[in-house]
Order: sequence, then C-alpha cells, then structure tokens
Amino acid sequence: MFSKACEYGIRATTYIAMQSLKNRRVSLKEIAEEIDSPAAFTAKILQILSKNNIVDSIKGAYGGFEITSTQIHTLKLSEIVNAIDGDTIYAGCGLGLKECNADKPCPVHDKFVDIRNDLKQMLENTNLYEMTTGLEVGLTYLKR
Amino acid sequence: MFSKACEYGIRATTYIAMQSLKNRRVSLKEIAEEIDSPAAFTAKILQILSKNNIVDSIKGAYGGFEITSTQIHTLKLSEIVNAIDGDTIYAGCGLGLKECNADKPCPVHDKFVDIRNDLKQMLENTNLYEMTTGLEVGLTYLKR
DNA sequence: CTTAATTCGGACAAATTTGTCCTATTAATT
DNA sequence: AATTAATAGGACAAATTTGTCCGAATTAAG
Repeated sequence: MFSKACEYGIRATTYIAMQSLKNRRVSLKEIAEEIDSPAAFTAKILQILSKNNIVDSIKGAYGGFEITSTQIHTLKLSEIVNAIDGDTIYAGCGLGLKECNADKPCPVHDKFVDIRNDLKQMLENTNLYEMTTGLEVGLTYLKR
Repeated sequence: MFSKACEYGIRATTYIAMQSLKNRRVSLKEIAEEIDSPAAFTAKILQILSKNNIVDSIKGAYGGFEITSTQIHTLKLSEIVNAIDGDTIYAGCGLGLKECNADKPCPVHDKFVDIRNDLKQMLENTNLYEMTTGLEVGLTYLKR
C-alpha cells in the first residue's frame, strides 16, 4: 500500500510526536532503534519530512528531531503520506491507466473510487496526536 | 496499490475474457497491443496466470490464450490479484510491522482493518464477467 | 516432413527502491 | 578556540521490480 520509506516515515513521525509531547527532543539513533528501521535510510526520510515542515530538525550537539504541539494536533496522516509517496494512492487508476476518469473509466473505476475515497477520508481524518495516544500506555506499538 | 505486473495481469485477463466470450482465442501480441503493455513482460505474467489456472494457454500455431465461459463467470478479481501480488494487500500491516494484530496493533491498525476489509470485499465481489460488460460497448477501456 | 506461428523458459538488462558510508556543516560545551 | 555530538547531503551499493532477448518446445497447415 505505502512504500517502505513511507512506512518508516509514519512510524518515525509518530515516535517523535509522542516524545515531543513529553518535551523530549530525539536523535536519529534513538528513532531508528525505537521503530526498528535502518538508521541511514531513516535519516533520508527525515530530511524529506523536515523539508516539508512535518518535523523540525535541530543540528549540532544536543540536536535532533521534534514536532511542535500545534503540529501534533493539526498534522494529518495524509500530509505525511503525501510528502513521501505523493498522491498516487488517491489519484492513480487501479489498473494503471494514465487517463482513467468518469468519462473514460477502466472496468473497475467506480469500485476503486469508493475504496480510495474511504482511504482518503481515513488518512485525512487521522491526526498525529490520535496516533500517539495508545503508544504511551502500551496499547499500540511501532516495532515488531 | 497493485504492482505493475498485477495491473497488466488484470487488464490482460479482462481482455482475454472479453474475446473468449466471442469465441476468439487471442495471441500475446494482440493482448499487449490492446492493453498497451510491454509484450515480453506480459508474457511472463500470462505464464503465472496460466500456471494458476486463471487463463488457458494453447501452444503452437493458432495458439494463444483463452478463458472458459465457466471461469469468466466464476473468477473473482481477488484470485487474479492473489496469483500475482499475493495477499499482502489484505494481510500486511499498513505501517509494515511483522506482527500487527488486534492484540499488538500499530497505531492505525483498526482504521486500516476497515479499509482493507472493504477492499477485500470489493475484490471478492467482482467477477471477470462483470469487468467485460462495459468494454464491448465502449463504456470502459483497457488502455490509455 | 517442413514450415510457420505461437507459447515457454532461462538469462540478461534497465530502472526503481531500499539501504550504506563518508564527509561537511552546525551548534553546544568546555 | 577546540572538542564533541548531532543533522545534511552526496556518492555509492544492494535488492527488487520491470522489462528485453533469444533459443527451445509445441502444434496446425501445407
């Protein structure tokens, strides 16, 4: 569904958000350990997220990554996905046609529209804060 | 959502089905032209589909691909997808965790379960015949 | 029997995604 | 100012997916 990069990106962002809520800035090393992802690859993804103003990065000693409280409450899952994978998951044709729309649809166009709209709604209705709530109390997990 | 191989596979199967309904056996060359896909790559995918008894292949001169009328009416889209991409689209965790279930869920597990169930239902409730009906009359398309 | 048309299957090639490594840059501490 | 801990970014490497090529096998027709 999502690329590996996107999966790591969502998990990393969620972990950073959880720690930011406790006013803890976290390092790449810690993030990679806590979400069980390859560190150098995760660094690349965090660069993308940083450039898209999804996470804040602070260079130098005692630097790391953090997310403002405002962002945690307003950022939607869709924005993270979009920054990394783009909008193919919403926009693209299920059968890979370049031009597929209500006017010239592929044989499963209508059925895919429904599914993708549901997915889109879900991603747009899910915010970061919501994703952190279960983590702290051990109801949800970011690795294994 | 699906791999390129799967997209070509679905389009190829749908085209073969439409022609089989008119008792026309079709060659790889024709299929690739009509669904606008790379021929040699499509051949590999048709081999997979043939081994999974989704299409029938006939070797030699005047050979080609066809699908029995019974199969056209009973084959579900899910079976085509499963033969090529496996069940990751149903089974896998949205965030890439190996163990993600109701007991130890990722932060978006419940929301993904709903989406994936809808997708699964859709793929299982769509049969090949249904996918061919619009094609013949120019209501739906398999290329561009 | 020969020829032509076709799928099958293996090896290879290109493109993309995933992942690593190293140096440069930045900033806090001493 | 020097040291140290961290991110940034470029180059490279590995793995996977996508795509190509060619000879072998098969089968119908002449």
